[in-house]
Amino acid sequence: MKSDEVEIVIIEDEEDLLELLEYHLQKEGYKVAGFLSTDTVEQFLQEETPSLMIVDRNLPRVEGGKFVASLREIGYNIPVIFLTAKDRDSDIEDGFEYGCDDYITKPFNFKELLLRVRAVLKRSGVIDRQSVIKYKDITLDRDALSVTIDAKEITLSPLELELLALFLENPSKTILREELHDRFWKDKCEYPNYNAMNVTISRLKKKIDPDKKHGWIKTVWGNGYKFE
Amino acid sequence: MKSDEVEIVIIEDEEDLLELLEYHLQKEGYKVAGFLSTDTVEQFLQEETPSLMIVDRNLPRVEGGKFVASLREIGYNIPVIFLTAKDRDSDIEDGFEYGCDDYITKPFNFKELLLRVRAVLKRSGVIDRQSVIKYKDITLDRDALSVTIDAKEITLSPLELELLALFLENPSKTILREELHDRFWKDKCEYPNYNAMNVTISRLKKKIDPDKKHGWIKTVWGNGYKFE
DNA sequence: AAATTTGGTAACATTTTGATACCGCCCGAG
DNA sequence: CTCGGGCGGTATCAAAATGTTACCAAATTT
Repeated sequence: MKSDEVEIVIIEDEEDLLELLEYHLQKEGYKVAGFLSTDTVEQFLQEETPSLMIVDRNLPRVEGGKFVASLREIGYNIPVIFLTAKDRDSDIEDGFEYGCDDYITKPFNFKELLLRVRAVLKRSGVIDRQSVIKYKDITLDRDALSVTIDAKEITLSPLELELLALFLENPSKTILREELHDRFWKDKCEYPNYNAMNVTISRLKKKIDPDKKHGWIKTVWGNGYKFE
Repeated sequence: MKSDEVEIVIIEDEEDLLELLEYHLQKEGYKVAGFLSTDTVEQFLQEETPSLMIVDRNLPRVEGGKFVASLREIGYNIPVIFLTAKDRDSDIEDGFEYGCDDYITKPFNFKELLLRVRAVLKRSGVIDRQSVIKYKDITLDRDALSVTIDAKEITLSPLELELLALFLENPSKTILREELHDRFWKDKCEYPNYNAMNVTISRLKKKIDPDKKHGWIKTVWGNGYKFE
């Protein structure tokens, strides 16, 4: 399942935060339904079957945890991530009691939230990020860390694998060297140094196409690389 | 929306960097309003409604993140890209908290910044620039960085590609030699020298129309070139 | 400790770009 | 009309920029 088919419900009474959450999750490619209160959520759930709910524990009238508990009672076992206020750590214990799958304390950053969203989705069997990518004769399996080309299995290192995955996900789009560097090397180096990238790309090219007969990874001179 | 109607606000206290940012964004055709501090920005926002703000996180008095947060509070949901210092990685997380749309760590290169600017504008629904430009049998794809003529893909150098893009965006408009020079060669040479241009145009002509049967690029004698 | 992965160095290859030089065409002066 | 000077076109070469890869070392994993 692609992530743009994954629907997430958010229930959060602070309008700004709700919007922010919607925005960031949408940016990641999720379909999002936001609610300011629990009022119309049940109705919504009769029509749609989202993959995850993000619920503020501390909602104005109906308390978030109780709302989820009531859903569980009528048979809804949708995964839930609770948002809780920092100071009330009793929330956390309660939260798990009510059957949440994860919780995150405010204030939180979105990177962390996204990580948890991904983790919960994975746990609940919704494959959020395609773990198997196919393109022509290439099959890449992120979980098994294996790549099959022309029915032959080849071994890639983790870095090479992620690199290839990026290419497979963006066929015939030129990926700029800057972009690649940002994605894989930026946190490691003070100043951009494209050497590591050159070397890694070179190795990847050699591994997936040793005889250069396919020419999968094309160099876009002065710009980057393109897979096709 | 064409990019010359897209306005971008920059808040950056280092004057040199501000100028550089202004320069590069203007060169790309954006309308730019630069500020050295947040002081008069709010006032400005009452008169204009820019499409994007680029804000240094680390401003002297009012901290960039807080400034954006305060804007958000009074209902401004303008997209923001933060500039952050490399070593303060906590910035990044906080940045997302304040509701930024993207961040870029210094030092960055302008290609990268432009990429992000374009991405954010696209995400926020401001269509900045068509990614595929077509004119008769010529198709230029800015994502793939490829040019197809009569269903055949041809390879252009970066300079040639930009040049062709300019022509395709302004069909039947005469582009003065001075204008061309300004756009592509100004930063490289002390004094105008149209030789490089002649050579490059010549090469481009040859690449896109080796048999001279189309005559796409016409010379407007004594003035410049026209594409049709 | 051994094996694997990743990065640095440097030599090499390729591609782009600009300078020079020369050719040829437009256009106006005569 | 035509001739010549200026402007633009382009082949060729040289320089600069960019990309590749072998080899070794450091870092990481097992």
